[in-house]
Amino acid sequence: MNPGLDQTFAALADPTRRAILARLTHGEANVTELAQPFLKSMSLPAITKHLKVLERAGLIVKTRDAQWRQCRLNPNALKDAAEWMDQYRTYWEESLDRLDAYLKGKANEHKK
Amino acid sequence: MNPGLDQTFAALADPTRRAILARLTHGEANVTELAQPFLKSMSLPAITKHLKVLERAGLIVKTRDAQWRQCRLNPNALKDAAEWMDQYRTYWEESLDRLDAYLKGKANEHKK
DNA sequence: TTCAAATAAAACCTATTGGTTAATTAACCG
DNA sequence: CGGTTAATTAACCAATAGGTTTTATTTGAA
Repeated sequence: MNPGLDQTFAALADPTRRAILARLTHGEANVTELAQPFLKSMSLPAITKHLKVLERAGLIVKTRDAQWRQCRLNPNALKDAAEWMDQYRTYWEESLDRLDAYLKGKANEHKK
Repeated sequence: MNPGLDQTFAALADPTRRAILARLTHGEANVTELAQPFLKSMSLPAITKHLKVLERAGLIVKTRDAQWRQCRLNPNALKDAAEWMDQYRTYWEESLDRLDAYLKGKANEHKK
């Protein structure tokens, strides 16, 4: 059906990986730079693996620059996931409408 | 940081679970009804497990009705996930702008 | 050409996931 | 009560995920 979404959502389900994505909104970075905030709590190979997950999900792209790999955000996959969720946007908005209506009902009750 | 997102995205990373959510946009359903389209390819307990994942992620709620469990969408979790992704919306829109600019550049080259 | 740095790959371990079948619980109905 | 239906729980299994440490590869620089 939509196999790409499997990998994208799975990649987003990890806080380390979401933090890496957040970091990349501030600009490109290589592996060591990306790893630096996490090295107190995990090893460099762990970060390499996380980056591979993000890459296979299409969330980042890596370009080679001598012995450094520059990583940058690839918004396509995020866009696809967001579009899938947009299917439900009306649903939760309508749900808020119902809450709104409910609260207005309460307010009217109170006036009586 | 935002532990709920872990469970939400993990729950969305499975096509069976996404299909169940899609089904629930058409209205409440009990477990047997939800399971019915999948019973060719997996067992009822498998569906029970998927529903538990969705429930713990806050994506659905189950209410008890005699021996039936009615399930319905709970848009809160989806909303949280969508709001997290909205952080990136400007990023991919700007990326499309860049593509747009690039294509306009190409067009101008062509005119010369 | 040798050294050090950046990164990846390999081998391994444990916990979790997604599935199974079989047994159990809970509720209604004759 | 006894049977049937709805759903969960239990026990199990194979595959994957997320981490480790150790080894290898690639590249720039002395």
